Order: sequence, then structure tokens, then C-alpha cells
Amino acid sequence: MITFFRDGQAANAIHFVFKLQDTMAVLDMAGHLIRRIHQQSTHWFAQRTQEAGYDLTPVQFAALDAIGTHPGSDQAFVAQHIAYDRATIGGVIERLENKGWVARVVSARDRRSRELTLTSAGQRVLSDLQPIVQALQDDILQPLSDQDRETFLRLARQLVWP
Amino acid sequence: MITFFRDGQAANAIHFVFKLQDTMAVLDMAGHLIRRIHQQSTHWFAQRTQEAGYDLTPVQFAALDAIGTHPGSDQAFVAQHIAYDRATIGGVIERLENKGWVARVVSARDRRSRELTLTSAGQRVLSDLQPIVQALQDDILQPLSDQDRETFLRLARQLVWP
DNA sequence: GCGAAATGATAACTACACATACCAATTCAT
DNA sequence: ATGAATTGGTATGTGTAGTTATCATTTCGC
Repeated sequence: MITFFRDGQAANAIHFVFKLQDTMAVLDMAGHLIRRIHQQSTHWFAQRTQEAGYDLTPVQFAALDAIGTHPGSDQAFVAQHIAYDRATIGGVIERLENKGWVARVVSARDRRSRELTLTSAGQRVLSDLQPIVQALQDDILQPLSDQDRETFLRLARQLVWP
Repeated sequence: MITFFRDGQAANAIHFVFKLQDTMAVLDMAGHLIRRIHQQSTHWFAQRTQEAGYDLTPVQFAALDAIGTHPGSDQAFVAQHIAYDRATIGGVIERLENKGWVARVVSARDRRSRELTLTSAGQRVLSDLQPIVQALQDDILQPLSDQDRETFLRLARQLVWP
């Protein structure tokens, strides 16, 4: 029936339906869904960590954790460890240094590299945040049942490694 | 067995194992996996579209598609449609305009808003890219079986809507 | 041991991504 | 009908995210 359309719009009815389908196709593509989930994930991260009185990004946390668990390593290791760009990690670590959470010392062994360690403030931040970030994973997966959460994580792991 | 460690390192063996576990916990979290998948997804997009002779980002494509399927709508609609920040979409559309793919005209109905349409060049780009972007979704999901791809998409859709 | 290749880091550049603040125009409530 | 709230858009600032180029230092090949 074309009675949903006002006078003069009947001829566009089929065109209108096609347009809607085209749109849905793009919004339902893997790449677009992944972008949306990533967007929501970073939003939850900001929300929960700000509630805890901190102001940092997911990547800053990942870098902080990598340095905490591998003290003395250099920027290239941290970048490779969390699958990051070598050029970008410099800025991330610089911001962590400015916050007083990370110390950067030129290595005696290799004068090109800087050895990274957490300051005591950085260690406190990391241990404060660890349970919060752990708990926040449930917020991200909230719409899924326990079993679907496991399935999603299993498939996500498969997607990441290659 | 501690024979994997050189002299003097035996005392650190257990500590070393704990450190590895801590690290794995972070790298295996939903948020981190999602960031990695998003990273790979945008990488595939750049790869495939550049092979086709184009230089644009996933978001530029999503905006182009939204304007193509909803000609005459304004920036706020496009932003809302693809779940985007109102402040960011301005720059994205400005770049599309600079490439000569999108025309931006101040609306007569509401002088605050700009009505967006594709130029003929923009329409050609969109129809050129549509099959390429469609095909590229398989690259993103490549490590999964057909059935797991369906499952992943189903769970991803569930994660997105709330 | 010495030139070439590789590596760690930074700089410059482009493009998101979002928060906040602001202006202009429109709509809503009374 | 008019003041208040809303809406469309831009500006500003911070922080990724990646590419390419450059520089210093180290390691590798022979």
C-alpha cells in the first residue's frame, strides 16, 4: 500500500525502500559494528576510571601495566607488547611521565633507548586501577549472557592473533 | 624446573611467572581485544581501498554512504546516523567537500543547517567502493569459520544497540 | 674491523574522537 | 507573542593512531 506517502511521493516508495536497505547494509557490516563497540568500550573506560578519580585513556593504562610488569624495558618493547605504533607510544609515555607515573632514563647499555620504570605514584595508580579495569569488562559485555560473553571473547581472541 | 634460568635468576622464576600472568590478564581483556580488532579492521580498510586507487578512511566512507542514501540531510543527521560526534563530523564532511565528493548548501528551511548531497564524482566513488568495502568484511573476519562469523556478527550487533 | 643494515627514538603531518564552550537560529511553553 | 530551552554548527584543546622522514647508535656480514 502506498497510503503511507503523501501526494506525489508514491513514485519514490520503492526507491525509498532500496535506500533504507543500502543503509542497513553498511551499518551492519563487521567493520562498522567493531568501530561502534570500540567507541562504547573506550566510553565505559573513561566513565569508570573518572568515577574512581583518575583521568587516563585505555592506552595509557595498557602502557602503565606493561611497564609495571616489565620494568626496565624500552619504548619499542612497550609498543610491540600492546600492539602499538612506535611513533605514537612516545607521546603516550611522555604524558605518563608528565603525570609523574613513569620515569624515563637513558640506558647505559644502549644509549639509543630509554629504560622505563613506574614511580611509586605510578605503582599506586596501577594497583588502584587494576580491579576497576577488570570490573569494567563486564560493563562492556553487559548485553550478553555469560555464555555469549565467553563465546565473544573466544572469537575476539581468534580475530586478534593473525 | 628452574633449569631454564641462568645462575642467580632462579629466585626470580616465580616472580617472573606472576608478571607474565598479570600481563596476559590485561591483554586478554575485552576492551584490549576490541581495540586490537578495530585497529586491524581499519588497516584492512586502508589496504583494500588504496589497492582500488582511493584514499579515504572508514568514517569518510560511512559518511559518504549516509549522504548517498539520505540526500539533503544535514550534518547532525549524518552524525547521529553513524553514531558520531557532532563536533567531529564537521571535519570529516569538510574533507569530503575538499575532495569534491560532497556539496554543502545552507538550507532555506533552517538557516542553521547545511543540506548535504553527493556530487556526481561522489556518487561514482560510492558505487565503486561499495563492492570493495563489502568484500573487505571477509578479510576482517578471515580467521573465523563461516558459522563463527555469523555468531560474531550476532553478538556484535547485540553489543552495539544498547 | 668496517661499511651496511637494522634499531630506538623523535619530528612533522594527516585524520579521527570526544569534551566543552560558544554563537546563531528555531521551537516550545505559557 | 516572547523568553527559555533546544538544536545545528564551529572553535578549541587533548589524546590517540598511523605514515614518512630523519638522526644516532648498535649490530651484522664478510
